[in-house]
Amino acid sequence: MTEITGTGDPARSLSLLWRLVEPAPRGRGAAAGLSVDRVVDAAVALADAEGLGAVSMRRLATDLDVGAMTLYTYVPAKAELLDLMVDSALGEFAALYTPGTGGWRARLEAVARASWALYERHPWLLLVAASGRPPLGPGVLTKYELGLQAVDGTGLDEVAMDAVFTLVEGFVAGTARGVVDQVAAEEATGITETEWWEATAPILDRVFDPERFPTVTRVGPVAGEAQQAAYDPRRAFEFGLARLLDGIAVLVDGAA
Amino acid sequence: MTEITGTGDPARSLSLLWRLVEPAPRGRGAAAGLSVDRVVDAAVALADAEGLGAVSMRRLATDLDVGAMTLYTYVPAKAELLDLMVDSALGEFAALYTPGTGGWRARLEAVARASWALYERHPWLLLVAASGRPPLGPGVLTKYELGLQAVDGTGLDEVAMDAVFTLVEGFVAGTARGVVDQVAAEEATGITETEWWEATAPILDRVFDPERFPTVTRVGPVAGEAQQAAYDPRRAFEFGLARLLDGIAVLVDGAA
DNA sequence: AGGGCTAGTCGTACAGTGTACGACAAGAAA
DNA sequence: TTTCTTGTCGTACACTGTACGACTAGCCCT
Repeated sequence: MTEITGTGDPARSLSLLWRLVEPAPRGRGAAAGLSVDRVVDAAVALADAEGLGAVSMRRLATDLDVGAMTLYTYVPAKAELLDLMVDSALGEFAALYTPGTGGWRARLEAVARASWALYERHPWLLLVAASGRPPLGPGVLTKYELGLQAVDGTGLDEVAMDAVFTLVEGFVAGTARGVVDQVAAEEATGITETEWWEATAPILDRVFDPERFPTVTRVGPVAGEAQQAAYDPRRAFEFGLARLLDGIAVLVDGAA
Repeated sequence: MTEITGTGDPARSLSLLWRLVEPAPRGRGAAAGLSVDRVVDAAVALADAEGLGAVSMRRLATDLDVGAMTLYTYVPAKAELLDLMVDSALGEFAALYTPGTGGWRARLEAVARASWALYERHPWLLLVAASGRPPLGPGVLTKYELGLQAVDGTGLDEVAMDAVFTLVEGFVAGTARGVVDQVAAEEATGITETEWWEATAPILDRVFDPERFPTVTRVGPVAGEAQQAAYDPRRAFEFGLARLLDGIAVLVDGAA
């Protein structure tokens, strides 16, 4: 499942993200201790523990000992809640990233690995469609800032700096998504990736025509055997990151 | 929204994908003309026209003038239907791809552009989580075959050939996903990307601390201005593809 | 021709979703 | 004490995938 964010009035969303209003609540009933932060923290904890699918308004309200509709006092809709969750989780990036003392390449690699670690901690981040209109809160901007710093001083202009960071970030997200999908598939079916591949490969062998797919016939089994699956995201991450950095090096240094 | 595929018994899925059984129906009632192909074609048409969100079993059944439960005669569950849709749509790849007469780089670029075109025709493909356990039907294998042929004869071993194709494919999918998310956001909010950016940028300007985000302060506005949005997927595609091919060239040719 | 069986059709029901609406009550202000 | 504001939350609506079981149309066999 993927959920949409970026609905709703931009001004409203931004003031929520930066906690501009936080109305210092006055008259209210039982659920005295509630606040935007408490709601968001509970939502993040729930998503971490049981996946994004478990984050329904009713369930979240139950976790907070509150009626479902009470949440709407603190958050205009679920889409905005997701924005807040994303920004909150991305705020952890700074703690996972240590730039080190190397050049831009070492820094950019560290950015990619920190991102990867972030997605391992909060896999549900990859199921929220944040591409188009990211929630421009403190967490998102912190990550963006550190990513840009990694490619600063390389002689690239501003537009290229942004493009390089976006490229690396997109690569990491896409590859990490592979892990999420595999875990989801394992949980949904009760069959591990290796078991699935072992069940699939022999049937597939008999079903398809080697003359129609000669290159697949040659390459597929070797690759499948090497990763014991149709796809190994961790391998793909290491391989892709090296290629990507080589390609960026051509742009930055004029050669690899 | 993202839907899960790869549920269900692999053997059953494969025989559906390759249409191994197609039981030559005997005794039945009103909906005589139905078949797996007709169901899948209708589902693809519906997803093309109104998005993956419109593809519910009830709606699809209505389009086919049939009761909702009738679909389960032809397809074990919605997950398998999605597998069939994906494989069917990916089968169009061959028609979009012309390898040309250049070297591996030109071929690989053509693969990437054909993939991009495929995702433009069937954006819902990007909302189906196919990463982990792809539906290994004729469509998927056709695309895989052509992709591998593009990097054949480069001296790369089988595992590397697979890794290169996967890397390019993942890049295209990730970037195309940006387009899908933007279109979805526009439809959900009624606000275009440019309008959203114009509403967001000035508020953001006032809300955040330039000393805390110095690099963002310098880069963000320039990049934002250049693309009239927080993110321009088409630009990202051209930029990223060039970097990626440069990086692969380092592996293949030993230099760019 | 008649009986039995198989296999395709599909109405109903269930547990779940986000959230609009309106009733209620608790505290602050008059 | 009365009035007003503001947070709480029960109910309802339209929607999802699909399990279950009733119904029936057509084929095969006698």
